[in-house]
Amino acid sequence: MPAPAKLNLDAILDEAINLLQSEGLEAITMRHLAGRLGVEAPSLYRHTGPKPRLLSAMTLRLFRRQLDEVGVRNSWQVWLDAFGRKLWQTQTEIPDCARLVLSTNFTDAELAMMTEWAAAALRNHDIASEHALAMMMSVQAFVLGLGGLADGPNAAQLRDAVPIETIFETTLGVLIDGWKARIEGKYGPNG
Amino acid sequence: MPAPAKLNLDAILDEAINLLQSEGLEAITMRHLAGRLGVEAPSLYRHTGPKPRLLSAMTLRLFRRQLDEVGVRNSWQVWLDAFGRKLWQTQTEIPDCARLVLSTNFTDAELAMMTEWAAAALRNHDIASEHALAMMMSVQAFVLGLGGLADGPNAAQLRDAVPIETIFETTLGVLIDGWKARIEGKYGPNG
DNA sequence: ACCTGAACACCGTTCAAGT
DNA sequence: ACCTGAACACCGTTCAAGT
Repeated sequence: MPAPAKLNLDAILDEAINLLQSEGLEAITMRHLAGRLGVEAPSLYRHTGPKPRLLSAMTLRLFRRQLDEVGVRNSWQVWLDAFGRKLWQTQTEIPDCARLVLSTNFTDAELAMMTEWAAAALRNHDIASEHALAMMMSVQAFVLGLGGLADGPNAAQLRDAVPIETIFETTLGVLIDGWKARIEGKYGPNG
Repeated sequence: MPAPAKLNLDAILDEAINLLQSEGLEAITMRHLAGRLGVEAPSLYRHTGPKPRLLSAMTLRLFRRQLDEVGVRNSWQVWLDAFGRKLWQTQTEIPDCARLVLSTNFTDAELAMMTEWAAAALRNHDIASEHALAMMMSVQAFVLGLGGLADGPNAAQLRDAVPIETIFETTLGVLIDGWKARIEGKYGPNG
């Protein structure tokens, strides 16, 4: 008679993200995570595979959640603004979020999936998908970098020295306006 | 009779940065680094302190080196462009550079030092130091994020899907032009 | 089928002991 | 003063063994 299944991948990922949010990236150990789920560390491997795959699944889930929360918008400018703000909000809520993303090794399938999600999010706007991806990536890179710098133990002192929130607001505007200007020649003033 | 001193902090930092460049962040272990220096791991602690301080010293050294290599320029626009390109170049040369920076816990003194270096680099241009710091930080955040995303095992596939170099070039231009436009009102068309 | 205890090779770090 | 061997508490991971 099989032991009753206590685990499934979804529950593990939920708890892993909870753990990240409450205790940070260093707390994401297989033993610690297993303990939270009332189980021993080796049990996780059947469901998650090795730890790098657990981390990539967490990142993928966070990315999907953020896209869903941004939803549909009236123009790519408005969408991109909302996207940037959502990424920023996530990074203020989840410590070490930037480090998680940057330490993630995606599989080819995961990377293709994320690229497709990104393209789909801007598909119905008056913009070529190559420009859409490039803009998204520049916003994502900026927010990731700024969030990473403003996070962690240095956050308090850094925020004293530099107005992080203002930098975020200004730069997000600069990026959207700048990309608009560079693309406008191709799509006309109504694009 | 004391054992002859084989070690000093400078030599350790040089070797640590070499090791990072050739084998990546995972290879920076106290035992591995010590082995490279012909010594046992515990010997390092006298010189480096705990590992997080070794990492922050490495990051500080890399940042200082980059500022030196950028040097003096004719205007803040030209300086900021060169600064962005230097950060980008460093990240193409040193794997896991973004992860190193984002996993670094600076001491208060280190953070103050970096802030002062940054302010000094743009002090003799026609721009308020608050704007200078904000611009630098937005460029640094963007390049750090993009370099981090384009680095690591996913790099090849991501570069196939997205024109990373073009995104870097375009966004750097967008950032400099955008900050110029936002500041111009205060400094006039010659600033 | 699903979970576990024990083990392996690694970490960072400490410290008494050597010279 | 400077370095080391041994040890400690942790990792990720594997696997035979239990049910």
